[in-house]
Amino acid sequence: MTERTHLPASGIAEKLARGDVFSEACPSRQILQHITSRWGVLVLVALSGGTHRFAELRRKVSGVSEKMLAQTLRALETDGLVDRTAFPVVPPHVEYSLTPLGREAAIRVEALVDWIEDNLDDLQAARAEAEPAAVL
Amino acid sequence: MTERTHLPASGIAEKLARGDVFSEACPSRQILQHITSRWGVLVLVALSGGTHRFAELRRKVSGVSEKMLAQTLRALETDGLVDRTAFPVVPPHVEYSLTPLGREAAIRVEALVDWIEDNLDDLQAARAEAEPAAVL
DNA sequence: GTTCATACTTACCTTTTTGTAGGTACTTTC
DNA sequence: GAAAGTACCTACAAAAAGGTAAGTATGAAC
Repeated sequence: MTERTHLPASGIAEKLARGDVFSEACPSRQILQHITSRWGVLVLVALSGGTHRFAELRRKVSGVSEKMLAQTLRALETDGLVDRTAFPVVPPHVEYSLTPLGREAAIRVEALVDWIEDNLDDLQAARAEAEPAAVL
Repeated sequence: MTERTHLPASGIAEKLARGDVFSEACPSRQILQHITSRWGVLVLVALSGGTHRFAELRRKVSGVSEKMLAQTLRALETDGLVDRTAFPVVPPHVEYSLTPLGREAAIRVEALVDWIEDNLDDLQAARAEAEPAAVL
């Protein structure tokens, strides 16, 4: 009954510990949610195209508000995926980029996004058909 | 100023149309959100392990309520990613599986999830460090 | 004939997320 | 000296997501 989530028992186990998103209590769930959040995905993809300033990101990720962009960036920074570099000048100049860990994550996220973009037509066609189903 | 989102102009363009998640109006945004939704990710990964019944999914995806599981499955079915097969028996018997399109999507989602699970320790370590940063 | 089981749906309520509008600090431009 | 520009933060309000508990249908088991 006792499910292992991410509780290293001792010694070697600590180094081999692996997350399990199916477990509610596993911290991987939270990281997954940050990465797959509405704006998190788009920010990661945008940053995988290179360093961006705050205002640049806002323009690129159409529809995001300042508040949500700031919040998303902070979450990704806290997870160690995004690097924030502030230059002490006026007006303020801040650059955002991916950390090595962030680049790894972004590769996977981009693969998904690219697939969706490439298969949009199929996806939309499937949606049109899928509606009047239900055998029972 | 006029950004192309997913508005096929004519002829060949229709076949070459490609989504752009950075555009607010592009329908790829919605599909992306279904796939990367809190429970959508987990359902796709679960189903990539094979056909499941409703109750099986509920048990596997710990923490999901009946309502959300049903809602998530319906959204994925509508997008043409999940296939629902209902057998007209009593008590009801319904099987969920991935469509070919769903399998493609699930591969990408799983890649991300696996990466997170594999690198949980690094991610958590990075989080611990990333807090007292800020150069300015 | 009451209970049980499955796969849901629905109503109602709470929590979380997101948006809006305004403010801040400081310097350069007009 | 008023306005503009950057990168935010904060309070408030609205919208969306999520949870809980109950109900539905049907036939088989008791």
